[in-house]
Amino acid sequence: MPHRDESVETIQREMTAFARRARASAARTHPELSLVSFTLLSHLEDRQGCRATDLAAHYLLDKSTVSRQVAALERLDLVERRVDPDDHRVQVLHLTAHGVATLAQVAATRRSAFEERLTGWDEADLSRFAAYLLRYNAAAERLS
Amino acid sequence: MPHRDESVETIQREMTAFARRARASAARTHPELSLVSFTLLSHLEDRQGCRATDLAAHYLLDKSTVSRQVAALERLDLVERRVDPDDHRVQVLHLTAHGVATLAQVAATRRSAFEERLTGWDEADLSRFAAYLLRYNAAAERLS
DNA sequence: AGCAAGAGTTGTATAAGCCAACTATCTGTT
DNA sequence: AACAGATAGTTGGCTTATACAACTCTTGCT
Repeated sequence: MPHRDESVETIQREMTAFARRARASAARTHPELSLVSFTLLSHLEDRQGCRATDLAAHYLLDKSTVSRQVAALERLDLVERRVDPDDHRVQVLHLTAHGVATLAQVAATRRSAFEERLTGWDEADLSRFAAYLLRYNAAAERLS
Repeated sequence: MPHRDESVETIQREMTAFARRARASAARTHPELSLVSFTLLSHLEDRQGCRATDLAAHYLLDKSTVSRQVAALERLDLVERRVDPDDHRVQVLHLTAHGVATLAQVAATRRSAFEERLTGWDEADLSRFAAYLLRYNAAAERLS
């Protein structure tokens, strides 16, 4: 059993390596939808619509970045804006039908890439790995 | 115990969330050394020197990108090049003394951020988590 | 009425990345 | 020995993602 520090070191290195590669491989497998766009669309689906400001806060992005990303997604007919009738400053963002379909398709491809990397893992290991990631990210979110 | 598909789904979602945040938070905590630069320097330390091509392959970067990154790191006196006497096409990259010191300092800050997120984990969980990440990344590398 | 705060957009600058074209070196085949 | 093809790295040109700052419009409070 490795010592605590070694494990922390490995976790740090491997998480970073993963982060480093994720964007590049996402760009390769899905030239039509960057990792950022994908996560924004996922968030919209998850929350059943939200404001640009919420996206910025959740992903630590500047609001101008989100504004431009959303504009691009709207141009691609993946997202639509609905002005909040109670507060005309606010635009609630929703997936379009096309957005839902595209997201589903990209998600499926991504899932199969993950599955490929996880072949040979038994169910117990998968569920423990998933649990560790959840635990880690929950702590990261709490501390950020 | 969750079903296999659920675990894969969770792993995908959580790894992606991590990747999405990593760059932003790295940029905030270490404006002096981007996540990319940091990982390149770490790799050099780890391997005790390597070629630009190896960096490109390992991180799925274009060789031109690595070339410019390395040039920048050299300008900052963090990295030096040594032409391979056996093959004059090759430049073996090494950390300079300043590079070693800078890396150590940034690594310490990063490590403490990771440790903060991993407080309360016992040693067995840490070492299992580390092993899972290694296994996952090895598969990702093999398949890319 | 007036003003501060919030939501979003736009101007500007920078960094990171890719592709393609190039040089220099090496290796294997004839 | 000579040439062809492969490999390492650099450079030019372009695109995209991002941040920061300045702006508009709306809202809510005094």
